Amino acid sequence: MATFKRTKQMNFFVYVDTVVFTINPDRDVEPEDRLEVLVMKRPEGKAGKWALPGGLVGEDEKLTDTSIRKVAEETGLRLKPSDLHHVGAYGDPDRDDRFRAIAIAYMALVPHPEQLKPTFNSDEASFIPYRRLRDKRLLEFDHSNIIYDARKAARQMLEDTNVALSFCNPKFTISELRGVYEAFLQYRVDPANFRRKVDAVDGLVIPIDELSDFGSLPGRPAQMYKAGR
Amino acid sequence: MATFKRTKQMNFFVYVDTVVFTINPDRDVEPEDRLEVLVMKRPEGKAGKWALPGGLVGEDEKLTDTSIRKVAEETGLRLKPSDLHHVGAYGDPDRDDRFRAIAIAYMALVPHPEQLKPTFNSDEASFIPYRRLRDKRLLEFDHSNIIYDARKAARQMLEDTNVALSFCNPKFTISELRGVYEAFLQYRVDPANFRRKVDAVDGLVIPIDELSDFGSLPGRPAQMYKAGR
DNA sequence: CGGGAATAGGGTAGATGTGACACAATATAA
DNA sequence: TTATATTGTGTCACATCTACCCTATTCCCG
Repeated sequence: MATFKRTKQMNFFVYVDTVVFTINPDRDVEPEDRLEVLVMKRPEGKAGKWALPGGLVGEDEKLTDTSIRKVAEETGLRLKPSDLHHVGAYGDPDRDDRFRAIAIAYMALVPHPEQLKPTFNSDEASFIPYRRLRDKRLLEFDHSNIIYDARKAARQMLEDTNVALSFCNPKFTISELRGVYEAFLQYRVDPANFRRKVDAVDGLVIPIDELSDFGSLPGRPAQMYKAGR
Repeated sequence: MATFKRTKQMNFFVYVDTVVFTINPDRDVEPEDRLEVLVMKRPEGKAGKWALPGGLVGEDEKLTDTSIRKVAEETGLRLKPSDLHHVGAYGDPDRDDRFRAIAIAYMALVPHPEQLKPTFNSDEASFIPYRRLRDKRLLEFDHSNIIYDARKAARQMLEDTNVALSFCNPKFTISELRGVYEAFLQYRVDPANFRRKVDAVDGLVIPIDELSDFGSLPGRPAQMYKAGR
């Protein structure tokens, strides 16, 4: 890459921000509160504000690599390139009052991790229910808009791809998968109809020789599946 | 906006490129060739290559304003902010071998203009059938990928919004609207079923007191409509 | 131990949507 | 006048969706 004379028009900071969604499988949690977003307090952040993991794009670094690197650095979570989906670009001149900042936003959908507990008052990275982040003032810059757009994009992808499976663990039940859809659609889905819909799609899920064991949960044990295709 | 110490990480050129789609209403043109893209020869471009209208983001300029400005400067077409839809961000380190270039891509769907005739050998801006741009080598940089992504995004929007209306003139017939869908879907749609589908959506189109007059076209004159909602 | 509640999984009948096609109305072109 | 092309309505078979129903299996509480 050749060096180049700098002009006024090069005066841009290019960031990548990442919206990591997960579904809390806890059955005590209301379906509307199951959808969670990975947010953190920036080291230099304003007091009491949350921010999406993200940072400046490195020299000779792909945008998706920046996303993976910053999420790992700031939250410990390791994403795969295939987890990332583009959300949008945010470049209004006044979105950051310190300098001109362009943000490229990606999103990722991951299974709910055991170690990263959602605690609203932590000063580390944590998963926070999407509903609690409605208030713009809780988030830095325009991160509230980014999260909103990411949710819209995720809901769209859920409808016409199999990304819902990326929220599930390697082994899962149809009910868990249904929970993913309910968390995003914000309404209950008929279990019987959902089941038929899923196994009408050929090769979407593959039954394995195992039944669910939820410990203290009532009800008939469920057939477990693994992801197909 | 404060001045800021420049670092290596600021060494980015931020471009906005715009994919303007239109549908050629000419009945002699095959439906597969009706979808056209606005491309131009860059003043400094490599010989024989087409490029999307676009350019560097100005200081204190919104990304969408850059899109509107560059399209107007380079092609004479005037877009409205509401015409623009985000497509993606392209920032691989090697996408431009001269320097690090980040491109934000937008798309717009416009009615077919009378003055901008599609001519494949012009050295001015012109609308070229999408099919003829399949060959990557005809386009600069990764503009071929951008156009492909824009088409995918447009097809998606067509399915679940009313953006198809933005391809039509203020007054249009159901057949014209059907032509838009056929151009994008690349297959014929039953006129009767399409009609019913359209006026099943309440308030999508509003009939006006006027009949079509296509001059030399045979067939019963069609009811004309205007866009609703 | 027994009954109620909760969950998994299958069945079904009515509503709704889709696709293919027939047909009448109205224009142009020969 | 006749052939042809296009708009617009009707219809019918078929697939899909949806709201229920049922049974099986488990946990929990008395």
